[in-house]
Amino acid sequence: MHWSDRLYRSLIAVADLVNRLDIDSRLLSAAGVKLDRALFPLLARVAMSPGINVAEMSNLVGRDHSTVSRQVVKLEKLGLIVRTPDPVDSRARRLHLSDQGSAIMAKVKAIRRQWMEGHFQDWSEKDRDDLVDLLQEMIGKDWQTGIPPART
Amino acid sequence: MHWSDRLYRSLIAVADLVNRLDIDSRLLSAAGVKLDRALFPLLARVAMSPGINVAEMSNLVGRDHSTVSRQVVKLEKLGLIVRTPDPVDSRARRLHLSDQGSAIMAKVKAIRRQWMEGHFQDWSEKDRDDLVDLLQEMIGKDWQTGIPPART
DNA sequence: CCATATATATGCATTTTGCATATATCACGC
DNA sequence: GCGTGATATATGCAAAATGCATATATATGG
Repeated sequence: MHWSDRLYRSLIAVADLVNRLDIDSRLLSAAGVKLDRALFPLLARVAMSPGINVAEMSNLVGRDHSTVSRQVVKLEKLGLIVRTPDPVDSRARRLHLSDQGSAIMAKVKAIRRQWMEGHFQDWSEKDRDDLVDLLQEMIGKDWQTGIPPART
Repeated sequence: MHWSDRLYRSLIAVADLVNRLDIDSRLLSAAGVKLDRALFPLLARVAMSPGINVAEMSNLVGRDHSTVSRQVVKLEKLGLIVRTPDPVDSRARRLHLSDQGSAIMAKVKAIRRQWMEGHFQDWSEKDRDDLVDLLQEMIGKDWQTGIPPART
């Protein structure tokens, strides 16, 4: 099999894994989180990219900005994130975790770390670090390049 | 930053990439595909795992089996997949690409390969192959193990 | 043969989604 | 400064997707 096909298979498997984890009721309930299934992925991405705005988020997750806008309002009403005016662009609002949101994500993070350590316990440190480095190198690039022009 | 957090960030980025690609209208239209956004991911996974059934697929993608069941019917009505009786379990039906589905996925695959080759053109072959190998090693494992049991 | 589990399908209410549209602000050329 | 088109966000609305409950057929294991 060509390396690109092997890689693609792995990427799909990773995506499915993440999508399952994002909504995994065991993981969420272990962290004491009770959240609509569409909300946790956004919360996790705010945690990962503090200061992100709705437009950037919608590009990131591949959903319409109107969809993201409404979900963000929900997260704010739940008290999990705060929206602060962008200091240099008064159209935009920057998203951050609230204290409550941070507390929740800290719990999730602890569980995730414990679980990852279990998963990689029989890996050599070198292989593990190589994987992390290579993955970071891969996703750091502009994956859009080379795809034919604009959406819709 | 702890390696598990760096890894998690990369996994999220990969998931977002795949989710965007799965619905990327530029990619799909370049392959001459016109498909509801929820259908392509399933079609891609049938292509990846020929003979998979609805139950396995619903576990894989993290959606209810009823949802997957209906989407699979749609794919069949569109002539993109075929459902054949499972020879050893007459409750189940195994999913395969139809000729038309295969033709579409072949186009998508060609575009994807070209695009991946562009993305990795300045990588060493060794790094690229290491990444593929390590990723395969990682996703081959049982990622479920270690998550606390359902609490409900 | 019976009880329980599994694979799929469907009715139904709810949630999620995207498009069209609206408003406010920005960026830039003039 | 002013106009023009782009951008960030929000919302009405209809359509699509989703999950749960339930039903049927088959399997599996006493």
